[in-house]
Amino acid sequence: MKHKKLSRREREKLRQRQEMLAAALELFSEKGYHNVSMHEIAEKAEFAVGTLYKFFRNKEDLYKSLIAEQADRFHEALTRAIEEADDEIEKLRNYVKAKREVFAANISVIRLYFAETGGASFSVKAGLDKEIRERYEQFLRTLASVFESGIKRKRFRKIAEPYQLAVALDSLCNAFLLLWLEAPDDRPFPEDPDVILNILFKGLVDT
Amino acid sequence: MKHKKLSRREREKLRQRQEMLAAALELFSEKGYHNVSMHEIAEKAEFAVGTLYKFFRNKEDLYKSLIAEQADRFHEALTRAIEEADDEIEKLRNYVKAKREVFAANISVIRLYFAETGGASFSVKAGLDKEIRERYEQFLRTLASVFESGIKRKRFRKIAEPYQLAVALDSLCNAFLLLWLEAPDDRPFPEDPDVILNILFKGLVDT
Amino acid sequence: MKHKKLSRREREKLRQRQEMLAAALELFSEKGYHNVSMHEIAEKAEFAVGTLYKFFRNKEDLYKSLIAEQADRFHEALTRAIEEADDEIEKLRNYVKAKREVFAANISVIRLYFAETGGASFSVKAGLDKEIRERYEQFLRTLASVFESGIKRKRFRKIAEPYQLAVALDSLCNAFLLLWLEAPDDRPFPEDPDVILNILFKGLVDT
Amino acid sequence: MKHKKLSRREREKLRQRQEMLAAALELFSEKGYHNVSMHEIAEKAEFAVGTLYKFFRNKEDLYKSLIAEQADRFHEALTRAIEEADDEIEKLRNYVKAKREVFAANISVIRLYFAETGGASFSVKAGLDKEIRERYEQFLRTLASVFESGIKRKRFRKIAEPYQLAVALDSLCNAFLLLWLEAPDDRPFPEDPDVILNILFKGLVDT
DNA sequence: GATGAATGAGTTTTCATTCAT
DNA sequence: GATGAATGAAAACTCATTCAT
Repeated sequence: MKHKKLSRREREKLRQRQEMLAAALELFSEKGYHNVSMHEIAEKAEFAVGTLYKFFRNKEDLYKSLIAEQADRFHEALTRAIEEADDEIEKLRNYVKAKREVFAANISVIRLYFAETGGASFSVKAGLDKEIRERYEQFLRTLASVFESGIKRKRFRKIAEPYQLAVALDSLCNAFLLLWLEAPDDRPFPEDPDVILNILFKGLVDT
Repeated sequence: MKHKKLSRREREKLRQRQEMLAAALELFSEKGYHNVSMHEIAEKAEFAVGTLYKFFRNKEDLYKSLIAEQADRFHEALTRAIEEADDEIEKLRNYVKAKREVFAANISVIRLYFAETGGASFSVKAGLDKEIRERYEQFLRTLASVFESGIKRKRFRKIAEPYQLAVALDSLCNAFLLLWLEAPDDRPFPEDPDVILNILFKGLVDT
Repeated sequence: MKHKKLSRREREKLRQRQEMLAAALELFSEKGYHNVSMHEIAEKAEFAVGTLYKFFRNKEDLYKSLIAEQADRFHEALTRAIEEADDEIEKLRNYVKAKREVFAANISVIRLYFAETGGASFSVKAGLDKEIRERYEQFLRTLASVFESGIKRKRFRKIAEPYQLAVALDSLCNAFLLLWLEAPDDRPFPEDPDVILNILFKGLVDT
Repeated sequence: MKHKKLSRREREKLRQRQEMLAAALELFSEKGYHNVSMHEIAEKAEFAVGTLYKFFRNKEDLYKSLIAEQADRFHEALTRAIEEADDEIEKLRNYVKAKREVFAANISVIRLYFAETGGASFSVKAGLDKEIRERYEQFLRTLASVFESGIKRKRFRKIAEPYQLAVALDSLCNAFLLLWLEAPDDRPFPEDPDVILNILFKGLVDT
């Protein structure tokens, strides 16, 4: 939050950087990291390759920056969604809704993001994603705190540790949303966020 | 199941193929498809590149064969685990146990497998994974049938469609197991499969 | 003929291109298309392979460009030779002289050119030479028109169709010149172009 | 002419050799020397590659043998055609007829042959064709002797040296026949061998 | 003697990166 | 400070040749 006083120079720089990242994003999510060349990105962004290298140390750095930026956007949106409600249940409902919207509006990035944070963490050079994973962890802890508070306030039964519940909800969302993204026609995504939440909320067996 | 009488020649062939796949697996899961060269694989497998190409039409074919073979192994093991029990709950418990074992014994493949079936479907040539996805779908339907039968027999409350429950359980397992695999020390994986199942079984809120 | 105002850049480009083609020509005519590698050409031309590919899409394109360029040069020179004289006989004499000069000054290209337009049309990818053949045809028609006009003006007896006479003269020239080029010491090429022309002009038998 | 007493063993060998050459011929003339692999030849000939190498030192040797064999066949046929007639003019007529037949029946080989003896002598390794060229020379001298005798016997006017006349006739035949072979529909080859001979026999200008 | 599996040098082509202008 | 021409390492893949069976 320190982007206060940027000289015209700096603002211009930032804008150029954004244009480069935008071009890269489009190409990467369309063709995958290894099938996109720096020249392609430069051309799409309407800069010279040399200029690209003024902004990013190398291709990997560009990719990393891109993913990090997007991840931040997503986590910010999701964190906001959680913070916007007071009630724990409403927070979770907001979160599922926000996640659905994020997925729908960013299908291609999401794929890229999953290639990175999902199992395919090796897809580019190993270790590339340390920073990303940390932010993801951080977000999971935010989500966990909702469960924690809910449990403390007796609104939730403690069927598992808060962090585990956060992992559970997040993975359920990802699974259902990816399912939907892959075949939006066959399995229309339920408008109702409760389809996902109910799996957590209601028990499969009587207790 | 027609691998009855293999000539010495054929057995030798098969062994070589396995060695090649093993070398490829190790390298792919360590560095990712695009960061491994055919020469590297050949060297690790202690064959000449030319020999590699006698067994696999090209790099993609080698990769596909590798993934398909492993995926089959996994799905077979999981299907067996489900079939071995009679009771629906026991079936699910068996499934979680088997999945934990499969993950633990095949960390590196699992990563590769996720790169394939997970979001990064574009990572190699699009469509490469059609077959794999179909087998996955098929397995999910098998898992769904357990929920269906459980619901019919009133052992489970119908908190969601059987297929959705299958997706849910599978994704919960994946999430928890990957979490564990990534940092086995910090978050030791619970011996008890019920940690995962409880999230499905017990409701978060009273109903 | 629009090569008027070439920027320094463009002139430089053209010079580089010529150097590449010159290196390629030397190697191709010495060892044949298939026995020359792009690396060899690049090295001889003192460029990096990558630079070669900036100028020519691929090896075939480089080869094609080379042949086309040379063929054009030759046909232009020969057409000019024909046009420079008024009298039909003088035109033919000029043509033979010009052809002798062209052959003498371009032995190596000539070999390459023959591999292309001669029988070995399959030597590179089939159809590669369509354009070249067409230009050759066109030139033959120009030569034929000399015979046609000569016959019309009763300077020549019509011992065959004009086009056939053109083919005949051309093949006689090629045969004699190649003979000479292959063993210039044994069979010194006659200074007098009439040695070839006489075979056409004079009859072997009285008529 | 020393193939008198061949043991069964030797005859068998010879037959195998012929089969290999036949397979190679078909492939070479269809696709060109460099686009045919030894495996392809072996497969077509229904032998193992190793066996191919028992008969020919290497690919080049196989090719050379093939061309030499075919060249011999052709030159023998043409020499026979010349010897069969008594009269010089009839000898030449016979020669043209025979050459036409040889071309028509062996289009593909002819192409291969021309790639070798024509300008493209470099097409395989340089110098490959020394032997072939000598046989060609020898044949030209045979043809020259016809002109020589014709001149001596006053049947022909001496419009050029006999050897030159041989070169001339041969090149005329080649040119017209190749023309025909390339587009047999457009330019049907004249049944009458005199179309070619007349160019030599009759003078273009009155003398 | 025949076989064909195994070899690995060699080929074309791409592309991340540098640096003179 | 931006440019994009030039670079050359590295990749996928082929195929002539050998040699153990």
